[in-house]
Amino acid sequence: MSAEVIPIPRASLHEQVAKRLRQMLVENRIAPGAKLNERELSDVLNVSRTPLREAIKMLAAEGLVELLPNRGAIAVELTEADVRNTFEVMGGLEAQSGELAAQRITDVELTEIKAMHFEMLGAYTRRDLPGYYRLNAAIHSAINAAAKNPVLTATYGQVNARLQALRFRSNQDDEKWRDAVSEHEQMVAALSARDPAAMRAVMSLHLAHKLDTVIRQLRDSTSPKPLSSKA
Amino acid sequence: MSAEVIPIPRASLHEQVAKRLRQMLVENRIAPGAKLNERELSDVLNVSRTPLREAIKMLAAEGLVELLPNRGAIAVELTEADVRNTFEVMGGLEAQSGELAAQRITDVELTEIKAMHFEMLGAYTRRDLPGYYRLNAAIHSAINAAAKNPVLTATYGQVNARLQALRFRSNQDDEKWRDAVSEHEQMVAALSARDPAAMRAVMSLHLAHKLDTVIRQLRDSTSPKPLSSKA
DNA sequence: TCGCTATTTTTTGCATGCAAAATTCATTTG
DNA sequence: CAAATGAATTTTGCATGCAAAAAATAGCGA
Repeated sequence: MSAEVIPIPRASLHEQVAKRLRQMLVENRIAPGAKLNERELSDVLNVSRTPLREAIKMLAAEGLVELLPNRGAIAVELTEADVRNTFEVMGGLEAQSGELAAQRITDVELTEIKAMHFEMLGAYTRRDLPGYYRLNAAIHSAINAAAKNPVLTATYGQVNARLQALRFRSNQDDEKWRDAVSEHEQMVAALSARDPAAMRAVMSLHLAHKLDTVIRQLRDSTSPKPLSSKA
Repeated sequence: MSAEVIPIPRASLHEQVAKRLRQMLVENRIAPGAKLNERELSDVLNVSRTPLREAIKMLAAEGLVELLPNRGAIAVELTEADVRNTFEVMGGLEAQSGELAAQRITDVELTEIKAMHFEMLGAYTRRDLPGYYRLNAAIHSAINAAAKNPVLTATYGQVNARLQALRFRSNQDDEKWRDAVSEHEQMVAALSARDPAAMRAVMSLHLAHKLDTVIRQLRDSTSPKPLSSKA
């Protein structure tokens, strides 16, 4: 009788490292354009360079870091064009998610989305931005799940990860915010009506508006910055 | 004067290895479900295990291989559901490509696609399957390029790679083939008319039909196989 | 002082070595 | 003879070591 607790052989080092690095990149703890120094990172993460390098290669394939031959890796830095292109793809994926979700959503899933929607209205009402973002993300994720397509979910997640880094420093314009909430109302309506075309339309519009917001924030935050270029 | 030819410092080993492995997987030289033995592969590719492992991690992030904790990697094996889900996503991406291409295609690009289309008609007429596939892929690729969105192109390529392994062993049903050619005619028409909605519709339909074909082939080829299970 | 080159230092990329896990194989037992 | 147990082999995962490339620094000359 071996009473030894064999404690679930937890994920390999390179998986853990990839996870942590992903988090650091998404939370901007590693700034866009910053170099990923292998010795430094392996020091911080308490692993040797081997699993670290394997993790970096995975993040490169995911598009979160860029590999420079013989010069290591840097955190991806999105140009405005990159952001537009990425949002364009995200818009297509979200539109498809919505379209499929309207066809495949169960009553239970719909109920949960409605509940989260009301909670989000609460966060909006008291202008609780972090709470709003959290619920917003949860709702989009739930819609995606309702589409019942793991490949779509994975693709969505991978493209979305690159945008995550942008959203952290966002302060919402109040009119835009009102519009976004209104679009969410329309999503719930379209899902309830099981109307794929309406759902596609509102998701597409929603993402287009989100792009506007992000681009504006991007310009506001990077315009004051040129002083670092030559001054 | 150093006459030494410094021959373009070619891609790092792990890049080369990733490229070759990708090729081997897509061409089914590594069978779906087969184990990727590190020692064996590093022997074949003449590299040490380190860059090989890095390449494998990249392919895992791309979804071409699956990592089994402490048990290495295997070539992904797509179930019929996987194929359906992947085609569903591909359909969405192709539809979006087509929609955008109809808005953004230049006259030069359109001319080239028309030319390739005629060549493809030639291959179809003499029932030259390999030539047909090559031109078909080139046309789809050109449509994608005409959408002018590198992120879309990259995403498309990554999802498509997983399907490539399926198409090699395909023999086309003649009626399906005729329909596919007809759909290609409609694509050229929609692109010429710069009609995004029509383009989206035909691309979506085209992919749905391609799924039918692939699923049928999949069933035909895997049904006779169960004899390997118990016999 | 500024710019250029040479040298040192750092960093990346790859190979190798070693321990742990998994697999295979032989042996034993019912 | 089949199933099960245990030892030997293989294979994976990670750390370390070393050479080449890149970056940083120092030295030199204009």
